Amino acid sequence: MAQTGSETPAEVSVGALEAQRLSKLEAIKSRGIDPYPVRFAGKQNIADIRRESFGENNDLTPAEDAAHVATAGRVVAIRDMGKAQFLQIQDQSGRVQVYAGNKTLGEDDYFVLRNLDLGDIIGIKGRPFRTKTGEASIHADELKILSKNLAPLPVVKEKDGETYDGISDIELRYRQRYIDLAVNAEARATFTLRSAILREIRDFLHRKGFMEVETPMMQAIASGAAARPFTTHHNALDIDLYMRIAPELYLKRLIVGGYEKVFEMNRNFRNEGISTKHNPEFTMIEIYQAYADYNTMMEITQDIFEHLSVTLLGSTEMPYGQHTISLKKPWKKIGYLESIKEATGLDFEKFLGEENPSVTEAKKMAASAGLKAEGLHTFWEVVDLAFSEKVEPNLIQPTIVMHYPKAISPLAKSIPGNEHLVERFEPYITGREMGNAFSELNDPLEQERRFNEQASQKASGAEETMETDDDFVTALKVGMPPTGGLGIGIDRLVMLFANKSSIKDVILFPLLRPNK
RNA sequence: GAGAAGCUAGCUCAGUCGGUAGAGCAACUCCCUUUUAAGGAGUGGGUCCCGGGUUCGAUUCCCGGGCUUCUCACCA
Repeated sequence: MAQTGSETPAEVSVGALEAQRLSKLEAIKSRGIDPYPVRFAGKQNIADIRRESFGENNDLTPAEDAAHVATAGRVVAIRDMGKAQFLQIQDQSGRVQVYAGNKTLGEDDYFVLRNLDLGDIIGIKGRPFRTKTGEASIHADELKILSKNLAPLPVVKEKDGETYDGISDIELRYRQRYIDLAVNAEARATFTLRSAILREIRDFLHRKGFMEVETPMMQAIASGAAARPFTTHHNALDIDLYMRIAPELYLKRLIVGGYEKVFEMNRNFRNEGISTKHNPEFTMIEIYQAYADYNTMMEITQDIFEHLSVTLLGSTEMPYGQHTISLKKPWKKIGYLESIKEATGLDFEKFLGEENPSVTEAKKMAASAGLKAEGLHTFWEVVDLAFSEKVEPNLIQPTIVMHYPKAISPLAKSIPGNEHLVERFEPYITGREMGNAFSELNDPLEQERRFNEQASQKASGAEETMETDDDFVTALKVGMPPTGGLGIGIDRLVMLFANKSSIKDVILFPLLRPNK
């Protein structure tokens, strides 16, 4: 590392606690012990030791001459009894108590014990045994410092499942997730679950013969969705690029190329507001299957949710906030306009035949239902307002909302014999949109017309429309088989399974404004 | 972008009707070799988010700023 010009006055800003630990660090060093050794050999998982030495149900007592074990982890509790101490150490698999004193430790190891702090990472070897009070423990005859803790961690004490102190500062949990993870078992469980969800989804699709692919995240045209993109710049080519808002148009190019079952699960980027449901970068899965349609995608959607709940939670019923969600299929299905009519009495269906349905008329209707639509520019924005205000929040149990107006679905195929509605659906759970799917439009000339319509909607004031991608139209001219496509927001899915109300609780490092 | 709330010891929080502040845990010293929210005795620890203003005096009141959270707006 290069030195930065001025000498950083590290000592000046070091707090008292850190200074104390630095002096312990010095003491360890000056005794010739490396506080950051290169390795610790033979570490066993704490959970494995517990299972092997103390039994599946913690009902075995190791023999006096039981084989010694070795493990390592962070010191999360110290109970000092004088010349011996009880420690609790934690690794990824769990916690175990360690009993260590001068009778069994060598002089150097005992010195380390005397200079131990909460948060230090140690490696131990010793004999598994049970204490008088029955606690599964390891009687250490070796204790090595593996990493000295200089920035003290919050202390979490627990009894009978109740937690004392700990850390609850939300900002600190997001900014310094490593502390959150080190200290809060709940946080570790959430992200372990997230990882398991990703694995199970991939596994599920691979078993069904899907192929995972990667398409560009930097794109010259940000299309496939209606959203504001981030811009970036490539120096050598001297061109501006967009971070993708969706992989959709590239995945369909692969169907054109002849792959029949593909999916991509990765990040999208949208330059929009941040909320409990929105993070600027978020994870989405998009799935495409040739010779299939939106009905196929409905099955896949329900199967994925059911598979995840059965595999990971052992049940199709799950708690979410005040609710109990049942993911068992078949889910309820309802038409988009029908759902609005049901909830508000407003019938927008009769406008479907009109070339240019009147915004003014729509606003009048919206106002009669108590909706504030003043700022909106197009007819369909008003309709969507009615849906998101009056219908969406009440879709707690899994619901498939289907048959959207063509005007707001530029990539979806029309229902045969219906000029105005498309074969599209969105699954809703807990009042949140979880995905979006349709029978993919594969008529290149029709696609071109739809792109043009989007452009003219933009000209007439719509905030968000889809960009035209001419090469994608060319791809469709080469010929794409009838295809079903599906997108699912992974972060929101994880929120459901982890019972979290903020998207930041399921993203390891959510975007925050930099401090200072 | 707007409104509301919050920001005090390493952590969780109290408090000061304006007189530079406290608890528990953590830390430090000492006692204790089967404890477990270990226990006992003692000690230290603060830019009260930042900057101005009013005032003899501001952590407290006023103004401005920062960051976070919630709601709204934006947004599939």
